[in-house]
This record gives sequence, structure tokens and C-alpha cells, in this order.
Amino acid sequence: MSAITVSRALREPARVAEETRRAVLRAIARLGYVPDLVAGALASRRSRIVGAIVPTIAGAMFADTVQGMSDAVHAEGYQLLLGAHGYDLGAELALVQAFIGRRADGLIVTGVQHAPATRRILAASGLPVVETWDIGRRPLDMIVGFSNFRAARAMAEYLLARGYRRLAFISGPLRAHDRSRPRRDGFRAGARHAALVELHMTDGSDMRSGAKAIVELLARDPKVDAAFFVNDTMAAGALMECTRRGWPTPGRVAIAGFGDFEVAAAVAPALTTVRISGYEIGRRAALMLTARLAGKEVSHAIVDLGFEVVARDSA
Amino acid sequence: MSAITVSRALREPARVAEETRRAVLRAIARLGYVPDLVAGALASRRSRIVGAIVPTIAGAMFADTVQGMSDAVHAEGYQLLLGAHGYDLGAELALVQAFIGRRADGLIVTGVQHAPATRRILAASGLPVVETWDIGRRPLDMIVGFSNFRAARAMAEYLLARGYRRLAFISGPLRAHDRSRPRRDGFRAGARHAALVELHMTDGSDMRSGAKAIVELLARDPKVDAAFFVNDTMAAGALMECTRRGWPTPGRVAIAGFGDFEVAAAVAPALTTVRISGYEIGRRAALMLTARLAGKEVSHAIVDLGFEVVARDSA
DNA sequence: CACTCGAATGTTAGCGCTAACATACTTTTA
DNA sequence: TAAAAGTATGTTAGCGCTAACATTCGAGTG
Repeated sequence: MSAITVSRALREPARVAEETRRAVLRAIARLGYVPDLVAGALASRRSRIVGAIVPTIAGAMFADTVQGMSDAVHAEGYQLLLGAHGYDLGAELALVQAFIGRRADGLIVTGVQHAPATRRILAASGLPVVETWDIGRRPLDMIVGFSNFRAARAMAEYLLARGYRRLAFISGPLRAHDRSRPRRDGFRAGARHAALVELHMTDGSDMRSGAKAIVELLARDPKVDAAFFVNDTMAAGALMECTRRGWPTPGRVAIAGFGDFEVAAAVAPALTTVRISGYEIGRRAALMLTARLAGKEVSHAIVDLGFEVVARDSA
Repeated sequence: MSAITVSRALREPARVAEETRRAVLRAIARLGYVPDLVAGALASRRSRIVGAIVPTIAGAMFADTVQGMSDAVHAEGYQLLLGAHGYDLGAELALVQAFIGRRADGLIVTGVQHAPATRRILAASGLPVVETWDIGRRPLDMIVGFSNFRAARAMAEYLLARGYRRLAFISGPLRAHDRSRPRRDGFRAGARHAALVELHMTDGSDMRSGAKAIVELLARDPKVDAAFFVNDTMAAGALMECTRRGWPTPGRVAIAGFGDFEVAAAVAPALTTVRISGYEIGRRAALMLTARLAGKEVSHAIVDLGFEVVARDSA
């Protein structure tokens, strides 16, 4: 029995006689043979590896997305090579190069902003790429996400419709290329007929930072009646701080978040937020990629998963 | 200039004349050459890939660990191949096989319980392995974690010392091989002189499940005066539910969690919990592995990161 | 019954790199 | 000053697999 027969028995069972296939499987079990996928990848020029790049894994935001990618990718028989760039476009470039060097069959990246060198290398590689977590005008290739601008604008409109008149936008550090910026711009657009205060915390976008922010905000401008946070983690932190200080929400100040993380529905009062599904973004991105790799025509190369303003008790 | 010179210029710059090295780098930049790490891995029999297997990526528990592994692994010039098995030992086996097939240089797995076939294959592979999130008597190879048993026991002792007399242990589904079991056993051991109620929710270990659990618990046994949850997520969910119902914590019932997740310090009242660092577990595991791969003698193959009962307001 | 055809299996070459050994040339040392 | 020891680069072979092209053989066809 030659090597190629074993190879075929494992990869294309239909092209091998039933009896041969069974003999191969028996021999493999007996010998504990584990096919070398590295050698296979070199010979076939397909690695069955998907590279994924997120800003950060920790935190509710992208952990779900990574889970979605992981689930979908494994279900399709691929492996997930993961990298986090910490909001550094240079680090993103390094990861893209490393993943291309690993001969990943396709890449999933976060956002639509990339260093020029990154765009160039991706284009030159000819690999299928999915951008996520945003919808841009000219995607590199495929894209799955939603409009951060419109989502934030919808929240501003919701707050105005509820009668709030002096709004605040609160974010963590505003990096050049994260999702805070379009959300701020969208919120500004929606709040253009109202007073708007902006506060950018420099020390993170976590619960502690949210707690600090709401105190700082109301000290600076006590008349603010509704605060929109760039994510639910910050918003929940702020909400808890209000509880601690006995400030009723929305009585003293209304609070809204973004993301509909698990914590949003669970806090008391429940958090008004914008629902988007990080898991679904990851899953769909992975499925689009593997479908393309399977030679299927991906008709919808731009998938807008949309968003939904979820009205709860806090605003 | 031969291929090997290019290879050396990139991998061992010191072994190539300065001038040659510069010429190589110039040519690489001009041609846009990206070394094929797959071919390199095949030839050198080292892939510079670390395989990591966690039960789940979503949720505060392991996302931090994955982040820690990712950071450390990239800093050492490795790539992270990630898999999640969803608490299924068969899926864990499949991932181990896939990662060995990918010729990962080493593996990081979660927990100390593995299918016999998994242990066999890992041993046969001869790869360095780090187990995490627990401390076992006979590790496969290296291990970094803490004693879930002792941590939970310490919490029981803390609660008794605070004067609580009727304790409850609340977890999600008790799987054969997750960290709930040693925590339950430890809590039992610490609570042996007190009344103990156990409640295992079948529908998850998230905030919603925690909220449901506390209601169910007090309906079943109104005299319980302190409830210990298997993780902070559940505990925070319960805490919020109490707030919602106007049950003072710890007035009506004391609540304690596990993990010292971000939410623990942020909720009101702040959550009494057991502090352990998921990030540090991931980071240390990765560093131990890469140190071993670099040929360094890893003297402490068993790293107990310990734990700390953090007394806050809820218990 | 020679012939085509298709199913099952085999042979050959090569994927792009690097380990190991070889060579050319320079510097040090006895 | 010739041998020894380094420094820089090159040559060869092969890592373990699979694409592409044989080959074999039995079944169906005219």
C-alpha cells in the first residue's frame, strides 16, 4: 500500500475502495500515525488555517467574536490562528505578515482602518479577507458588521425622543482606528439639536473607568440628563457608581450603553443599550471565509448585521 | 547569493556579514518576499506554534487567560493556535490531535482531567505540555494554577468566621471535568461544621442563571444566610437580583463569588470573592512553555499561583 | 474477442525551506 | 611560514506530504 493511498483514504474516502479504506484506518489506529499537516500544507498549498486578528481578547467585546470564529472555523475543518494587536496598527501589520507567512488560507481582521502597508500586503497576497465590526464604503474584500455611526446616532435620537435634552458621550481613550470614533460621530450627528458634552477617559474603557467618568461628568456639568457610554462595560460601571452614591438612574441621570453585553440585562436598573452580536459577527465572518475557500460564490460580500436600540430601565 | 544565506540573514543575523545582511534585507523589501514558515517548519521540525485549548473563550473566566497566552507567546516570537472544546473531553482529544498534526511545538491545556486517549497521545508525542487552572498531584508535564479545592475551602472558612451558619454552594451544570467539582468539594470540606445546601443550575453559569439560582435557593431554604457561587458572573447576577427585589446583601443573604472578575469590585455592594488571575495563568503557562522550548531548564514545573479571599461588602 | 472505459492504485517529482556538511578565504598561532 | 582555527558562504539532500500523470485490471461494448 503506497503513501498516496493512505493520503487519499483520509482526504477523499470516496476515491478508495471500501476495504482499502478500512485497512488504512486500522493500520493508522494500530501505529498511532498522525498525519503531518505541515507537510500536507506545503505540498497542497492549502493550510486549512484561518488567521484572525482582534484588538484585544479580554473583555466582553471581542471574546464573543473570537468564540464565534472558533466555533465556525472548527466546524468547517479549519484551525484558528489568533492574534491581538492592542489597537496598534503596526502590530496589526506584523500579525498580517506572520499569518501570511504561515500560509493561512484566509484572514479575518477587525475594523476597516489599516496601515497602508497592511492594505498593500493583503492585496498582494491575494488571500480572501473579511473585515469585521464595521461597515465601510470600500471593503478590502468581504465585510461583516454594522454601522457604528448609525447605531450611535439611533441612540442619540432615542434619548432625545425620551425627552432628554443635555446629552453626554463618554468613551475610553479615542484611538485613531477603533470603533469609538464613528460612534462619537454618529452620536454627534443624532444630538445636533441638543446640548452635547464629550468626555474621553484616558485610562481605559472598563467598569472602573465608567464609574470615574460619571462622577467627573456630573461634577463638570451637573445639568447633563443622559449619558451614552461607548460600551456596556463602562455604562454598567457608571450605573453601579450611581447606585452606590444614591443617584437614581434615570432620575438623576439616564445611562445608556452599547453592545448589549450580558451585564446589560442583568444590572439593576437594567441597562438601555444598542444590541449587536459579537458572536454572530465572528461566526458569519468565519463562514463567509470558509465558503469562499470551498470555492462557493459568496454573493453577499457585504453583510450588515444591523443593530437594535434596546430600551430598558436606565434611560 | 544562495538561498541559505537569505535564510541565515533572517534567522541568525550574527552569522552573516553586516553588508550581506543589508543587501538581503534590501532585496526582500524590493521583492516583497515573505518567507514560507510552513516550509521552514517542515525542514527545521520546529513550527514556532503553541497550541492552546480552553473550555470556552467567551466569558470572563478564560478570555483573560487567552489574552495572557497570546501576549506572552507573541512576545517570544511564537504564534497561538487556539481551540475551545466546550467542556467535551472528546472535542479536547480532537483538538490535541489536530494541534499535534500541525506540529505545534508545545501545548497548553485547561484542567487536569483528560480522556485516557488524550493522555496517551500527549505522552507519545513527547511535546512539552502545560496544564492550567488547577494543581494536580501528577501533572502530565508542567502545570500552573492554584488549588480550587483549597480556595473554595478558604471561602467556606471565611464565611463561617464571619458568623454565617447556613451556607449554600451554587454552580452551573456540574460537568465531570470542570473546576466546579473541586470547588464544591473544597467548600464542603470547609463547611463540614455547618449546614450546607447545594444547588446546581442546569442552564448555564451566567448572570441570568445566578439570578434565578438565588431566588430558587431562598424559596427552597429561606434560612440560608450565605451563598457561595462558583464564579463571580453568577454571583453578580444573584446580587443584582437581590437589589432588584430589595433583599439587602448581606442583610437578607450574604453572597460570595469566585475569580475576582472585573465585575466583582464594580457592583454595589462590592462582591466578596476569591482572587485568582486568569491572565497570569495564561501568561505564565506560555512563558514556561517557551522557556522550555528555548532549551532552558524549567526548574519549577509546578507553579502554584495561589489565591486570596477578598473581603468586600457582600459577605 | 479486441477494445474502450472507468475504478483503484501506484510512480515521480517537487512544494520552499534548513541541517549538515563542504569549501574558500582570512587571521591567528607556534 | 606553515599549520590550525576561525569566518563567510555554498552545496546537497531531504523534511512528509500531494498534484499530476501513469499503470493495472475487470466490466461493459460493438
